[in-house]
Amino acid sequence: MAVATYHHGDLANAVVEAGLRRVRQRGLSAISGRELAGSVGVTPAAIYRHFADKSSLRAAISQAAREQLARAISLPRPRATSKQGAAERFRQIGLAYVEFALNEPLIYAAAFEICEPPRPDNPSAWEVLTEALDDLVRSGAMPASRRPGAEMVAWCAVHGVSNLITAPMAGVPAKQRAAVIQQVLDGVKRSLQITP
Amino acid sequence: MAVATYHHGDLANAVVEAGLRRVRQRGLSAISGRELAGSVGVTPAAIYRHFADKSSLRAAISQAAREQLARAISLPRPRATSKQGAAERFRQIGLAYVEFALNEPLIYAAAFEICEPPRPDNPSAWEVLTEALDDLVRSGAMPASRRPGAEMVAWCAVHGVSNLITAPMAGVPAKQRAAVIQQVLDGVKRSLQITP
DNA sequence: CTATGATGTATATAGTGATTACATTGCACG
DNA sequence: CGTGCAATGTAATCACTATATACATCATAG
Repeated sequence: MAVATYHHGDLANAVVEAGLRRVRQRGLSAISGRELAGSVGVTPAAIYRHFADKSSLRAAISQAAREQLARAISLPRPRATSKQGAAERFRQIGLAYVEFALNEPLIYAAAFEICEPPRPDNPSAWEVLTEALDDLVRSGAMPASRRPGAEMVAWCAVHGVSNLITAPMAGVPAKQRAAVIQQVLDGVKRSLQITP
Repeated sequence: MAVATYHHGDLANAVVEAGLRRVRQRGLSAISGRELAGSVGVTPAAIYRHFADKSSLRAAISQAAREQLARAISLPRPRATSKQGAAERFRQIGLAYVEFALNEPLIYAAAFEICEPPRPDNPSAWEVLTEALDDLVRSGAMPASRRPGAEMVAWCAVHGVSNLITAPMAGVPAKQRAAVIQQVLDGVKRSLQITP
């Protein structure tokens, strides 16, 4: 067992990870700096050597949540060249996105909860989607005329269904979820004229 | 000028309205019971005669935000019977939804921010959409085969684009916004096979 | 008119974010 | 090797918040 050292060594990361664990259970808005500090074995004030503000601590946790989401949707890595392969990978990305939202609703919510930082974020999730769409066009599964702005069309549909299914407002019974998801994904396919 | 009365008379509503004004400026997470009480001219503890919890106060404000959204999208009231009329009204509802999110981003966010209440909400916004879709089928602008689940397809797209455009993550330059919105709405039309 | 429940006040407690002054450490540089 | 200095952690403190309890005031039904 390591002896208790005065300096922690990697407080910033440790705090963010502990924060993610907390978010998974209670949500981003329930985070307390003191509690986080305690769970890492450090004094509350120590956090403020690494984060200027509580809001920037929350922003860092939100960023980490976005990275988890990006990792979840980029899991089926191999890029495809065939028509069916490209269409299939595109479908898998969409499904992985929705599944992540369903499995980790609080982390998914935290990823989009921060409205404070001024500079627009450029997450790697976007690149995953861009690659998949490029492959669709390159393999001939989607007409190039539909390519511009296709990221937004796809992301809006997937993000919308994830958000509404996750939110309490939706009121979608669990039994109908799969059908709704399927329908929205089919809508994207039809809208982008993807022919597998 | 009314004399200062010991009893306020309509504290619950007054607090929720003051809360909405605050949300419009700083967001739902920034509301403080004390400040709200002060702005209504009442003692902090008085609020808890009307709301069991702070979270239920927040839930009430979120509910009020949802009602504002529902009112905003149901403004173009006259239901249409002609093909073009039904298609046009459907388009206006979608545009009104996105415009509300753009004009009142913090109120829009507050409407979907509450994940606590267990019972699923059944907002009137859903009924507005249902009516518009029924009119589309009745007037022959949309095949009945596409009707089941059409609310979800439409709402997911519109909600998704609103959410992403409003969020900082999107990084969509203001210049491209209109094009993106148009594209998503066209996608819905194509997906539901609406022929104006 | 009056008693009784609804509503608001006064007061207190525990937990929060944040600041300040000080302690400890490890690392760059002589 | 020191050794001094910046980085990092601690201790103590402040103002503020949510919430609970006990008490004051009112409005109204009987």
